[in-house]
Amino acid sequence: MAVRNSSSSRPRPRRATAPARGLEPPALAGLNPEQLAAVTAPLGPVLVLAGAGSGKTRVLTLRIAHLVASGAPPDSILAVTFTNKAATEMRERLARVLGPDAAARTVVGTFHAFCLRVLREHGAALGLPAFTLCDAADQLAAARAVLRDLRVPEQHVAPAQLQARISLGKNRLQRAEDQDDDLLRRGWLAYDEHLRRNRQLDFDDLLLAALRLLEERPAVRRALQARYRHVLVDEYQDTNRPQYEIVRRLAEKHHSLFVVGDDDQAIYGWRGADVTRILGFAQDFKGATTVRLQTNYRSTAGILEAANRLIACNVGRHEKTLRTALGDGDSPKVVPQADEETEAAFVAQDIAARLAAGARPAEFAVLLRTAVQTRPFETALRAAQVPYRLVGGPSFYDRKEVRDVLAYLRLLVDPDDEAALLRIANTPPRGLGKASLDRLVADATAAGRPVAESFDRAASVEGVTPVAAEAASGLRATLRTLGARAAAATDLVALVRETLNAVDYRAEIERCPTPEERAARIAGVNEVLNVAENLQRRGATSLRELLDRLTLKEQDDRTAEAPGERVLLMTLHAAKGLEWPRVYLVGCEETLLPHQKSIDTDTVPEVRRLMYVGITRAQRQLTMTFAATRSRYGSRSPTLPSRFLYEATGQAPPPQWRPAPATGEGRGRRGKKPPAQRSASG
DNA sequence: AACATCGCTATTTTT
DNA sequence: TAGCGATGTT
Repeated sequence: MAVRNSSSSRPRPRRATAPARGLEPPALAGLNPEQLAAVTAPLGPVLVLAGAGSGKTRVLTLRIAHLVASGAPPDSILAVTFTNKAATEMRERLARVLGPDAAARTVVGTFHAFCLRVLREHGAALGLPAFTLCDAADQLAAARAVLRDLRVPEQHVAPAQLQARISLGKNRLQRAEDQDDDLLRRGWLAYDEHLRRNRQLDFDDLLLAALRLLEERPAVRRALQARYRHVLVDEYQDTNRPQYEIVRRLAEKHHSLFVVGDDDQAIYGWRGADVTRILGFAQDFKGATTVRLQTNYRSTAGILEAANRLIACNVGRHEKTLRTALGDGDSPKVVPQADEETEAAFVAQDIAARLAAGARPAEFAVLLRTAVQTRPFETALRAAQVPYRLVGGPSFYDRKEVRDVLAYLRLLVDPDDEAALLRIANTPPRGLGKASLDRLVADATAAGRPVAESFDRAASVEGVTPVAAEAASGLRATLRTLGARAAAATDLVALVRETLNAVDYRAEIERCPTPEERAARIAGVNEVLNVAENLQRRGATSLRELLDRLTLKEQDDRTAEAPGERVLLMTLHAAKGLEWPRVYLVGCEETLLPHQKSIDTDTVPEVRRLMYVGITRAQRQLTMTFAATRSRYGSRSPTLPSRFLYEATGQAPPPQWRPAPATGEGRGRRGKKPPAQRSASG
């Protein structure tokens, strides 16, 4: 991707310190004393409080190298991250430091990938012999089915909302039975039952099942503790309860636990991450060493000053103050604008002017609070002829054809997979329409058997047309044949091709009305083949493994692909871990940043951290903007500058922050206190 | 099965 | 305002 991560490209701290015993001098040379202390901390629990831009990935990598140099076998090392991207980067860096062979023996992956690995190996001990992964779309489908079965009008509870609440509950290690909310309790129980019937685990279940294994199966626990003697965790502030418990169990035998994180960058509380884990590390793990990395190699002094000021407004944190290793640089700028259109136009023109002066597009990022803010920016950037790319949005894996192909493959591994079967039952059209399909599902539900079995006996199910019955049983026969072949397949890519031919997926593509759409679908299918080939090269040997890795999106290159020279446009959440020379932090208004929802739910400190993350993305230019009026939900209302602007600059709002809006409304507030909240939603 | 229309809602999102 | 899903129309 266009953005390089952390310390790879920035000046190294100058002073070399004495090399630690066991690790080659060149590796440790160039670490500053804080980093060196972290890397060479005594074996045992270590908490590294890594401020933004302080070189944490480097420390993590060198710690592993240090362990290996001190005699730890590489395969005794487990490093967990939150995203595939972080895992990939860690693997690459490890290969450079340890050499490819030793690096390949370490286990580096996301929490979910690690848990899946453990479950595939030891799941039988829990009576979990075979399962497929339930991805986001399946989760939603399950929630929808549950609401339908409970006969709850969807107007009252959106499937997505039920799913989110179940997920949050699981991520807080709560139990369905204990939920006070009647609908949530019943919905959650039914959801779990739905998944169980389909032998699926959702992403959250992966963590929970792995934890159960560790807690309830001592033999497995001992085996895992012996295998993974050294545990390292990245982004520790983002761990949720199940993840924390897994780590604790793994490390409780040997106490070699090295966690790196920054409580000031904890921005995922709303999905179950629990900052108290990083705050309480020293109490949780006796004899822990704590190291603070406060030297920042990313941003100039003025930017860090704003960041430090802002975050100091939060209480109950591990206090840290970032010091720049670079020069003074320019102060961050605050630019008021009349409305979201002029805000976007200002940013686009400012970027265009700097491009004209020699800057490159990839030096810039525009960071927003919400996805709906993107539109005016897209329009303005296009008008100013600035090349940009919107990061985020739907993934490659959300595309219809990709999901279709994956559904077929899942059926080869598990012919009873209901979600997959229903998805492709009439894709391409085989005369198995909605009415007949409903009958088959009803028949299965009534008889308490898998829908797949009703497909087999479709001819005797009442209300199913002969054509549909023939289609249903024919489909099953085709899948059986393919499944038998899949079990023995060595060339996975060939198997995928063969499957698509056998089910005539081409017919589905031909249904697209426009040639462009057809081409896009074909490209999507080809991309699946590419990814499959890639994964096969990287060691996927069975169709099941291929599917696992596809579902965990190990190859999602939405951000990795097509770097190019483009200004990036993304949400603040998506910007975490990235950096650019020039950053625009837009929409800095009360009720947007912080969002009204955050104000209502008393989670402003978390948004302050989000703002902090945004500020600390900037290397040498930071421009914060706000609009005096903003159109939301179809009506325009006056806004107030974000309290974070006052906090970061330490100033009362200067007069120039009070632009006279065209309407004459929305006079800025003077005074040094954060402005009173006003609802902008009308 | 494809398309129009109504009514409702409206942060952040990885695996 | 716009996008989604459910419902109604062709």
